[in-house]
Amino acid sequence: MPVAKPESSDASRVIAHVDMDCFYVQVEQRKQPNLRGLPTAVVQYNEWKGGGLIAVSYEARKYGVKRSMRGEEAKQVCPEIQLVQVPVARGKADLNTYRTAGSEVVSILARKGRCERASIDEVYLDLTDAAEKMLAEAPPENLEVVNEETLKSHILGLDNERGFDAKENVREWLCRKDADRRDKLLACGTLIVAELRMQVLKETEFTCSAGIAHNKMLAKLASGMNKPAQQTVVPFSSVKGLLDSLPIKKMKQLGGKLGSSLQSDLGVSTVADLLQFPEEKLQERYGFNTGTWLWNIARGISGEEVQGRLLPKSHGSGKTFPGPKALKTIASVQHWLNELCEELSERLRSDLDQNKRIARTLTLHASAYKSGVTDSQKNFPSKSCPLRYGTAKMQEDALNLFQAGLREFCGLHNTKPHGSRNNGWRVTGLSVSASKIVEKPSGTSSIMKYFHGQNPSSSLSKQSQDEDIQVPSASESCSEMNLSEQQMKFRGEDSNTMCQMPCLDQQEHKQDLGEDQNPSCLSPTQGQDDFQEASFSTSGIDPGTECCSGLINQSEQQRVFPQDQCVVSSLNRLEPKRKTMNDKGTNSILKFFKKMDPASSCSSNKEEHCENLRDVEALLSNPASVSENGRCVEERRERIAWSYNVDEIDPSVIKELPPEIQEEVRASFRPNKRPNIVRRGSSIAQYFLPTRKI
DNA sequence: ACGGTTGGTACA
DNA sequence: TTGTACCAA
Repeated sequence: MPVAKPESSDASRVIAHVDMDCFYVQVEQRKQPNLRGLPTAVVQYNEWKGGGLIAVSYEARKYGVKRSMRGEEAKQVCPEIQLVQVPVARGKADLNTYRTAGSEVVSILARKGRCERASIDEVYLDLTDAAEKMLAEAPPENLEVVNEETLKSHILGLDNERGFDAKENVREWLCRKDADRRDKLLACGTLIVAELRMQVLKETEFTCSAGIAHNKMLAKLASGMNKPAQQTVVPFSSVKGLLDSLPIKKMKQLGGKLGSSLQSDLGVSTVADLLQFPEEKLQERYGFNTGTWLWNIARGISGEEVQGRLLPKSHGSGKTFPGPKALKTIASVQHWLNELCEELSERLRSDLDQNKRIARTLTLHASAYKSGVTDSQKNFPSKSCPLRYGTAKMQEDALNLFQAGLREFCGLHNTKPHGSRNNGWRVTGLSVSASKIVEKPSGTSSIMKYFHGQNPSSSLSKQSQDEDIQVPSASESCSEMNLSEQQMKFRGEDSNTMCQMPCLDQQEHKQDLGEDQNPSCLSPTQGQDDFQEASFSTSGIDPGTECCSGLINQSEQQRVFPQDQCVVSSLNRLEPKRKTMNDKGTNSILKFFKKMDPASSCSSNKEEHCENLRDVEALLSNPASVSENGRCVEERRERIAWSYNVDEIDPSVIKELPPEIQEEVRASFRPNKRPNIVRRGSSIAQYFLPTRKI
């Protein structure tokens, strides 16, 4: 096993997590500035009990309004609440405005270091290099003035009781000459993040909160501690104090079943409780990787890298059909699949145009139940096939995938699917997604064309042909941009040809689609009621505060962190004196915010602001340019800044990078996850167990 | 038979 | 590789 390099330990890194405050609300408030400062919520579809809340402003939260309340409920609790509806397109929630707004933010946050888009409104930043550079060239200790926003930071473990002047304490902490180098690096990170957040505010009008720490887990934890529009720092020496009293369920990835299991099976209710368990025990119970991961996070260790990915890895479009809205006919399913595919296709087209990326797999997920059969809800299998570009093709493929799934589903319940009249199945959810997104190949030639025409797309259509050909040439439509190289190379290549094989038998539906070039033109005879009922049902999304990395991938080899480096040992003298500070009214960011508010009459600023606003809205108002503009910004940033993806980068390219960046690539620091082949309790497992004793 | 939609990851 | 399960918000 590789021995860890000390430099690569967590404590030498500067990681930030940035979290937009009730993002969807902010987006809507920017669009309607009169809503600023008012209790506001974004509601998804409105027909049933006022719709479901997916984002709630902090003003509204004071009244007890919560996400996942219905609109009517919210009105009861807070009669003056302003409810803004999510835009609807094709009978479902359309989140593109939020995606675009998210891209705006990412493009700013990626300026100072490697940036990972963790969700529509959250990013991680690796500011190690920038912090080191600052420390070397312009360390905080030399600063005469520290900007207000930075002084507003919350430093965990900093004793603010003594001196009354919290800001002065922060300033002292930031500028300490005799501070630990790790703290100095964090101090630099604190300055950088404050600056970035102010830039975000200035350029987008959005506030965000941030956490600055030595790894992703701690940064994420910290970013949620002081909201909105504030930032929180976790010095190395405060880690234990932070984690000790922390309920286990607050940890990312432990909010679900694993966390519950820890609680009920091991009696672990706080992170500190987890410390008693030897790694072996945890591995025994939860598997090698998860066990190691748990052991580490209990000690504040998480070697997860910031991924350097500014774009999503998949696109999806889905909708649920709850209760009486459940779909009962193939025709209604087809209708909705057509809608979903249309949206997905549009987004894929944008991704292709703006980012030159191609998705290779189409997956259909459905949920269904069979009337009379309990617990059949979950058994509808998901199906995937090679993704063919072109709306009509995706619609055709999606329907085929659905039919294949339906056959299995019905088989599972001893029924024959048969055509459109169904025997009891009800579809309560549909979603199509596109994954395995790769950059458009640059070196390929047009050999592919050779295979063109082999496509058994007997089921016609001008459309399919158009779309086929469009794939390569569509990139022309990308506005500005300097993509020429790749673009040129790709021209003439037909990415579709690789994906042309029919995924599933289409015997039953060829006909349907044959003359139906209008996707939503469903035979009006059947299923009509279905989508009438359903056509205005809810859908939408969460403003999300974050999401992203999946379970347990963070697992990390303990050897990377020799025990004497573990926070548990270095911090065990520290009292848990975590404090929450809410001087929210005095935030410099909030002040800035206030100035912009049309309600508060600050004219010069206001005008400048409105101008800004108009620009943005001008962009947004042209649907065709919406994503394009947003994405182009992103694209530009992507070239300029730091957004390489370590995993996907060509190894030969790495050598071209500056040494300090190369070091980022440090393959040697990849957490040593091991494939989970070995069964629990296997003696072979013992062989691999770490030698650490507890 | 309402928390929805989107997106991520791990594992068999 | 595909499909399932889980997680976050």
